[in-house]
Amino acid sequence: MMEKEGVRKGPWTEQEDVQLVLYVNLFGDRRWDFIAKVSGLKRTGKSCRLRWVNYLHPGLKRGKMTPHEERLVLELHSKYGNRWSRIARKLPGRTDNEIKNYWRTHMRKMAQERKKGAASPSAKEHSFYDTGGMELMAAAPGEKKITSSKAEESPKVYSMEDIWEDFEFSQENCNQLMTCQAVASPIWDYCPTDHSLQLWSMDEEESRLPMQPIGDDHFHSFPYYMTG
DNA sequence: AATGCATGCAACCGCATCTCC
DNA sequence: CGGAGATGCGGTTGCATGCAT
Repeated sequence: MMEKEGVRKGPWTEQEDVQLVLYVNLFGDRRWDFIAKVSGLKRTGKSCRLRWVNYLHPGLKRGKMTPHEERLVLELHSKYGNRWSRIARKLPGRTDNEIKNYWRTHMRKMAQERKKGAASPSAKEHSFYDTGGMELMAAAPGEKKITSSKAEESPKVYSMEDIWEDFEFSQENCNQLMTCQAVASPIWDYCPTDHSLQLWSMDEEESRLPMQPIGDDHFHSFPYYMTG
């Protein structure tokens, strides 16, 4: 394969980022091996892709998950299980990696709190991290990595309709707040190209709602979720 | 102020899936 | 149709930073 000598690993430098962004602008964000080669970066195509998707992509939001996003993640995880990319598609500007990390952290916290308050021995000792998700069994044909085949039983706490309503509500507020631009990283200062959020992929469900770009801080402006 | 521990995040790895010839 | 290479995904690891002692 292309695992050559002198392949760089580890953290990316700003110089590398600039280089990568330039070449992605030039050739698009599909041909990663090609980009890795022609850019002169001593990185694998895989590494380039990952860096782009998780850090350099212009649509990325950065910073803390908002309460709304957190709730959405929880809900979607109960639906999809550990299918992070799928969940990420519902959260514009968030990456599968980010969500995965968030989930782990979240579960760790939960576990700890459970232990603390675990005077109640009835609480079953099973992993939150691998809840499976209600939709693993109901995945559409062609869907990837369907690992479980549990029968359909859905003690659903929260309907997707509710979630979407919430989300739309947020969007409205968001729009009022300003013309939001989700700036990915300072690297974009180097690039005049007009990248925008429509790069974010949508699937059937998403196409139901008029998704707008979401700015970084907008959800923070809605304390309505903090009520808990 | 120094040290150890916890947390968050970026990046790597291996495998699955897709695409092209 | 089958194989090879490319891409995508999920799990895991390692490092940097923050916090507690």
